[in-house]
Amino acid sequence: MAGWVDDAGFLAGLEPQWREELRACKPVLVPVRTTLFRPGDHAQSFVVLLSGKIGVYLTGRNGRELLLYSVTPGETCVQTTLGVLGGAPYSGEALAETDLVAVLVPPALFERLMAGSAGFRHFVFKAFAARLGDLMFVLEQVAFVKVEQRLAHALLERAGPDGLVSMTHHDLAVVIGTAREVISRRLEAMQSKGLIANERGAIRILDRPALSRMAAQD
Amino acid sequence: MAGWVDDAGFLAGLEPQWREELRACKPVLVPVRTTLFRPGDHAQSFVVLLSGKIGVYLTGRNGRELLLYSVTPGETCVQTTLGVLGGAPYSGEALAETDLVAVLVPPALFERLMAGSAGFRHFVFKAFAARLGDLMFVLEQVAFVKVEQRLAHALLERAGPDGLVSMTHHDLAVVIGTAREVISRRLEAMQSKGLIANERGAIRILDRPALSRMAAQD
DNA sequence: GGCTTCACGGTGACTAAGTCACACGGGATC
DNA sequence: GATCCCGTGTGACTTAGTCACCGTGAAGCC
Repeated sequence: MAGWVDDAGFLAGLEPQWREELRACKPVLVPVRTTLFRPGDHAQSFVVLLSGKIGVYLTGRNGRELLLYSVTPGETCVQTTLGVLGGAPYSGEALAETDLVAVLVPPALFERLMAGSAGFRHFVFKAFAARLGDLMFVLEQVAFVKVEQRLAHALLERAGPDGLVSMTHHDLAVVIGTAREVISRRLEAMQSKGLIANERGAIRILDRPALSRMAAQD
Repeated sequence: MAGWVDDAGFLAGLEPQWREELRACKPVLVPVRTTLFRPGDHAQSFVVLLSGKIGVYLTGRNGRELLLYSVTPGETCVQTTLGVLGGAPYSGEALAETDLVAVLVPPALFERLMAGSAGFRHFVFKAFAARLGDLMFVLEQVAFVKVEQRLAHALLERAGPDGLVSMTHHDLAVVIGTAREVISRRLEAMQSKGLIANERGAIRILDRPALSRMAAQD
């Protein structure tokens, strides 16, 4: 009598007896654009995302925002985990980018899983490792890499097969951690070089190879 | 028959039987200025620092460096831990700022501790939480805060009771994540305002309150 | 249809930060 | 005393971020 389906396969590494117990946890539905956590919030449960996408952002006092990482199905939101365990407050802001389905693991079960399941421990640690890696990457980009390169990278990463990137300049500015005007000017420069075409609310990539070169520049 | 003394008190939260087992691990001595890990290195042991100080840095391709965090006695180097567990490679660079004494916990014992000791698990998670917090802080500073404020903050943080900060401009640049010239110019500006006095290899703080105001600026 | 409203984006002018090249001087070393 | 190197100062230039303001297209409202 499974409570939910593990499409993302995060139960795979778990011992059978624990698998059953986890399946008994009720999944939760969250509508798009819900703010899941704000800075200073204190999480009560360990969360595993089953479907949808969560964006975690950092906001500066000047109002500028920066995307720290995204949580995708089969992953957990580390900061929540830290809240459950260490009592550290939440410093980022989590936003439901789509409708979500998630499993909430209550602290008591979480403790028992950590104590009893090597598979679960590895899952949790891999999640930590991945997030720490994400943060290091963002930090390196923000601290050392030029806007033009980051922008080229971001565009390529988010382009559909037709080369369309459905994001506003403001969206891109948040992903990269800069100001909207800077993005506008960079995109205009790229357009005048024939690399992309600007449309309202979207950018179309015309010359992938050239953009890749720009992104990889040493 | 204790193998070493737990000055930093990190054994405090551990169950007695595990305490003994940990004490049996041989401490290791590392001389100052040793590079402990480079990007891509793969750690074999879980490390707990008993005395000394480790600095963990990120290096950009342009050669600029950025201090991510420091490891002090009683703490562990998270990235090492991740290496032991998740197999994630090391992306920062760790340098012994002083002579070190550290305990190396072999993977097998680490696994047994994680499985058997709630106290140990909490120690590990608190370490993770602290590091993640450190990284978030640095990220926020680098992404959103002006150099002048960061510099004022860094100076206050590192000043002795006499107001002396024994660091070169280059050192400060690494701490803040900017270029040496930028630091030189900022310090000169601060000096001309009477906030500090520049000396060779050091800065003397003359007006703490004013510097605090500068650091706190909204 | 005509009107309002608002998100999206363009622009100029200015400040802050980063880069590059090079110059100066004090200590240490030989 | 000559040399070397580290720490620092400086000018000129590029890139990025900020502020204020404008135009325009799209959605909604009357």
